Amino acid sequence: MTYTNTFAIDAAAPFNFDLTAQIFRNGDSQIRTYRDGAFSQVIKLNNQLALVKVISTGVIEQPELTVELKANKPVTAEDKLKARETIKFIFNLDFDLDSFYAEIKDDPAMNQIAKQLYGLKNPTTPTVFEALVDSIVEQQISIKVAIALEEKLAKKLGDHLDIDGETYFAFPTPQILASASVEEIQQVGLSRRKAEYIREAAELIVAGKLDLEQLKSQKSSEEIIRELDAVRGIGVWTAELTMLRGMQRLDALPADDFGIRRVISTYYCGGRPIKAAEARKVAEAWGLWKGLAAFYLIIAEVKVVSV
DNA sequence: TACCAGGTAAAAA
DNA sequence: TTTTTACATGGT
Repeated sequence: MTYTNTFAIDAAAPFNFDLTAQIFRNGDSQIRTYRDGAFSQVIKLNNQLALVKVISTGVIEQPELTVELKANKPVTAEDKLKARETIKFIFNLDFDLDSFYAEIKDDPAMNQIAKQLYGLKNPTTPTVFEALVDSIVEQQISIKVAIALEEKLAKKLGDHLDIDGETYFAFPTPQILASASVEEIQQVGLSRRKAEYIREAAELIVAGKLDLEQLKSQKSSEEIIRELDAVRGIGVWTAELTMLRGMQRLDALPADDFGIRRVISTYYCGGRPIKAAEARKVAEAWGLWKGLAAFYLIIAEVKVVSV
């Protein structure tokens, strides 16, 4: 028996759903993907997993999403609320992009890029933990390789939901990864050291020594970086990437990042190699939205936006 | 084939 | 204290 619920969600305008969801277009259909105008992935409700399909039923200046929620057990009112909050978080629906656009209007290059990517929001992982693990996986290796490993990790260790004759996988919880062996985690293709980092972080969370959701909602960006940096396997780069992708801290700029330095240089420094300090200097023009601006540059580079 | 790609901790100097 | 090295995989 499959239980289906459908409901609409409003978003702060402007919001271009299609442009935003496109970064998921090559995603694994059993985990998270955007295909034929529909975003789909399994999310965790209060007491079960559910498959969500999200489509746009609005326009950029008056956005609206329609969500179809499918589960194998009855969906409670609290479940629906949880699904709504999770989807709002994934697409940062409450965030007002105009505050960012106002800040960067005196930066000609960023202003031009923002016009061409008008309505683009920064997708976020459903939990901070997922962003943290992804960021550890992404240390040193290319983003394509990292995504392949992340998908293998979900398929090997994540909980699954069988629905409509298909199997979908959720991202492994801290509980699962803390009780897995280093060897099991390593088997997806990670180095032994990274497998140790991931397992140790999961153990800290299960033991209550590291509370990522509390960091997200209650600490300053500086405090978050300091606390995460103290965990083995997590440096400033990993902390900043986690904040940007899992905590909606749009001020976090992973300036040590090779790709971010490269793309900042492409648009601001003539393409020559630059150091983190120089990247941070350029980013001063972006106020509280340094990380969001870097995200815009990365998407602009992919789409070959010239200024 | 070899080398590179969105780092970090530990060893070596 | 600063510099070098090991780590693992997939794309080119």
